[in-house]
Amino acid sequence: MSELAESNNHIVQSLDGEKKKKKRKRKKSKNANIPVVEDKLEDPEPLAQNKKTKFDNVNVKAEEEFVEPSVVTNTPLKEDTTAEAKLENQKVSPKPKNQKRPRSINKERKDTKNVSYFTDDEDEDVNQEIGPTDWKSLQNRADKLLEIRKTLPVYKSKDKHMEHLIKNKVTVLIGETGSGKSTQIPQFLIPHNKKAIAVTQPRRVAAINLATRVAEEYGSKIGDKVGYSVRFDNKSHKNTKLKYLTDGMLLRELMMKSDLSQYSTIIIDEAHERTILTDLLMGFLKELLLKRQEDKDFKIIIMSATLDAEKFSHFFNDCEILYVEGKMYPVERFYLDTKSEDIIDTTINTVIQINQGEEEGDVLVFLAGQEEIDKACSALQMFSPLLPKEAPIIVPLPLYAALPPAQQMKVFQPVKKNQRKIILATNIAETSLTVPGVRYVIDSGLRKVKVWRHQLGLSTLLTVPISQASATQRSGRAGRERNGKAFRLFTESDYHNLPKQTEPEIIRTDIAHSILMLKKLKVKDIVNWSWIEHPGQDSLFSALNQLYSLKALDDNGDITELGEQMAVLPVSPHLSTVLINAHKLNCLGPVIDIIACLNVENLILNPPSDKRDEINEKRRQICTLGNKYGDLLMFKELLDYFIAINSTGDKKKWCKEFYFNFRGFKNVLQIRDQLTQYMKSLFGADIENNDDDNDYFAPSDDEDLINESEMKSSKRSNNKPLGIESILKSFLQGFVMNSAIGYPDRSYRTVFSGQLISIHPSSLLFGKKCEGIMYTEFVYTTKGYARNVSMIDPEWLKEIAPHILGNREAINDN
DNA sequence: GAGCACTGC
Repeated sequence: MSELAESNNHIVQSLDGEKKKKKRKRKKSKNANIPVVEDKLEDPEPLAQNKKTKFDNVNVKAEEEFVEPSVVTNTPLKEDTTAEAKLENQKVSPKPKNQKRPRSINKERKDTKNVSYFTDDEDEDVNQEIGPTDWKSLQNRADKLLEIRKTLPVYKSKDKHMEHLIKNKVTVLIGETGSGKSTQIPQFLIPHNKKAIAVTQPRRVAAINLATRVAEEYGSKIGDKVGYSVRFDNKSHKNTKLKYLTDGMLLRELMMKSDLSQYSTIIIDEAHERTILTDLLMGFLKELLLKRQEDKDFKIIIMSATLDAEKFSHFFNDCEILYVEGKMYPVERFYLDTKSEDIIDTTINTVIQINQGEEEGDVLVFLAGQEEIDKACSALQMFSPLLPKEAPIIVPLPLYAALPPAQQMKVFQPVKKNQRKIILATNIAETSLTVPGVRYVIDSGLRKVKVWRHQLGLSTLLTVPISQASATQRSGRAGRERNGKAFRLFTESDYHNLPKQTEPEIIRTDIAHSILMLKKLKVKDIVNWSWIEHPGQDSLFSALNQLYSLKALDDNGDITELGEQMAVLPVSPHLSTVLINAHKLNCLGPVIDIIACLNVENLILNPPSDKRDEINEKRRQICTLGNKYGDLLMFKELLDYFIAINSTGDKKKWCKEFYFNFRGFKNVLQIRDQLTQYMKSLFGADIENNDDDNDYFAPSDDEDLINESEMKSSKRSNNKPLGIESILKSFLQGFVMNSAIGYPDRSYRTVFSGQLISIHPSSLLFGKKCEGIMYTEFVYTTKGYARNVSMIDPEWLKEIAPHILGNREAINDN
């Protein structure tokens, strides 16, 4: 994301915050809570001070992280190890000896974790359109902005760059953070393009913010000459000259109109992030170059922030590379002299040292996951009152995606003058969110990553070291507003042993969906396609196999009619199989509901530990079907409840009571509508609106699974009973490979590999004995856990999967 | 009797 985009991001966000504040004021601020741990403080036993921080014994090296803005180079950022600096040996005081970390910390963490969920009002759709709308004031505003634009590095080299860009069909443009490349270059290009310009972004917010900013600069109303297009939100029309869109959106346009002839220039921004969709787009663009060879106006620009330019250039037939300098303040880097034994202790010590030894400025800490963040957060809260009075008061703030938006917003709100924000974040703060005011970065050097094991057909969640590029990016977060410092919680030699670049996503994820897209786009030879990064034979064959068993591909590996339909649907191939089968089995309505829920992350939140049993029990009570048939039916029941509640206020209250995510449910409704539309377009007029009285609730032929009282309970919002068996069978069509047979000792073994698995404790079926189960997700952490589990009748497998099920013994075995 | 990083259509 470019500097401007991000600063605009702040503007929008803080405006958003202002609106919220006002709204809250109007409501007489019913929520004056700040999650603090109070009780246990008389007997503090401050932790972390027992161990010496590795910085204590100094010998810490500092280096200049960033090249001076005036230096433009095509070699990797130089590491100037000559500039050695000593980190002042800050004494932490009071410093009791031999004190162990109190055992209560873990408990405390749980208790404070969700304290302020739902306390802030979650606004209804906030209209982000800001500023004037009449032509004259638009123009005035644009004129003012022009003065600022002229100070951007990229503006100064405008003519030189434009000459290259116009002359060449493909250009790789490297721009450091703050160069303004994402906002300026597309604008410069407008007069030189007969048709529209597309600029892709990996993230929705980035696309929206960039478009909003550029529209202002251009003196256009958003959605007119400058617009954007992201899922559920399109502010563009056929005369839009410059369109920012997510890379997923452009791929979708590619699938609908395969030569993208509506655009004369296509810009791929943030290419260095190497998301799976960006990589696919680059592959297609390379093919498009051949297809549109005669089209003199057609141009491609690849924009990237780091210096992996050669790879992109080489991929596009050694095209020219342009460099734009950035606007970045220097950041001093510090390393440990010995490895950290306990990353949380080291983190806390470092925070304290910064707090007592460094000038004002907030601290951003990068940790691997929620667990570490919550631990560190409550530890900091716990002895923050014990710190010397002269030092600023620390305000620890967690930041991760699973946190409700209201709580995430807290990192953007200013604190009092004598306070210092300590933001403890996951990777979300590396690219997705920019926190203003950060001057110090503490980097654990770790991140969590989901890795797909195609040999095993399952994913694992691992904590792994970051790359050098990632470390640079994290450190850079300290130098956005003025000089900063980055404290790396690893040694300098560790740093040099890190991989240079983060592994592209396509290497480590399940690519079945991508392969289906390629097939839909008529790619014959998948193995020799124009991959910028080849995912590897094994991964390809695993994906082809999956698609074959879902009947999306035929014996020749060609896409089937079913496959064509699946490719259009905006869900995984497994789930599109389910959708299409649900249509056949006449239970599409409830299946769409369930799939919409499955596609929203963090719909069901974890209650704090002291309320866990109580909340779980309450949830069980309202999910009678879920209790019996499993988590898929639970989603249907919950959504019915949510819809049936009349007022928004009551919906929110209900969500709060059960620890559900209100915004999540709203998102579910959007996805539900979209899926209904797609199914309508695929299968014609017989698909009715998903909203109310529809026909999908007709019972299937054999409903022996369901007794009368359940029939009654499932009628809640409809006149006809749910076809539970049909629903479950539809899902089984997509997830046959994820089925397991129950054994008398309550263990489960998968039908196809015989592997021992467990039902995740978050499932309603946890601890229950079922003859057979299926699940939509499997993650290996401490052991193999199935999530989103539903019961099945093992007999169904014979009916549904004879083509995969070689022998029946596997089933009859138990 | 556990605990999942981040995106996207």
